[in-house]
Amino acid sequence: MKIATYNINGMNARLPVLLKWLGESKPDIACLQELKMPQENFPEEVIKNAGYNVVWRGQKSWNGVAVLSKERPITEITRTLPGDAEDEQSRYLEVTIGDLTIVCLYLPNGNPAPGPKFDYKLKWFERFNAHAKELFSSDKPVVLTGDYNVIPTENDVYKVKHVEKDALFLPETREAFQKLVSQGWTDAIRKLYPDEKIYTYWDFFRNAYNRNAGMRIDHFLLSPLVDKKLVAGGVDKEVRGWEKTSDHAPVWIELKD
DNA sequence: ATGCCGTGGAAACCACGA
Repeated sequence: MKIATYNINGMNARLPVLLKWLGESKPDIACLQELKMPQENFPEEVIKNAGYNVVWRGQKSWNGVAVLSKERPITEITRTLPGDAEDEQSRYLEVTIGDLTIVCLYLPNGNPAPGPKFDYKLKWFERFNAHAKELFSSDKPVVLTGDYNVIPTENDVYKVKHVEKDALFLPETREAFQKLVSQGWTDAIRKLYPDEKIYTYWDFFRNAYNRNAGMRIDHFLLSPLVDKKLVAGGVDKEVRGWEKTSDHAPVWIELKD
């Protein structure tokens, strides 16, 4: 079974690229972020005609997450991250597909830091870590995937100097991610490629993609029951080179049945 | 070294992304 995550940066603008990628990569499950679309505008029929069941949580202009599943039905567990009833941003979807729990997340960017946006990021992270701990304790097969907006280590960015003061790399951010992983989750891509420079995002400007000036910020964290089924994974890097593409590339893992 | 580009929404500019 192939599971993918892809920050599409706007459903309206990305629909042709999304459909082309789904047709070529054929993930069984795809988690999308940054729909940037109101709930009612989602192209449900188009996605269904492409062969996918879908659950989504939209929001006007910003954020927005979706889970797509080929054939197997999706059961929605929740569309809000527990811990703050005031938080109205669409950044979280938790579903089950078969016996597998899938969490699709779009963690706040947090820039500029310091400031209220960075505070929101760290608070969101704390809430997420608390909930992830509960999920981990369930001893079920769980996948936490999406755009974490976290550069975990110096090996996950093309040049440390350029992100030293960035909310994606500040010590508080990396510590929060490390705390999360320390609950027992496996960083799937890093496990498969222990030392390689693996990127999932490249800026639109400064010719970043062609210079391979990227960073690894989209992640798969696996509970032990999923980790033991992990057989492959990677980044569909060529998608980042397509016309009218997102600034992220899709990331995927393959689990044995 | 820098939102230099891309997107959406409102309104022909601004917010936001990482």
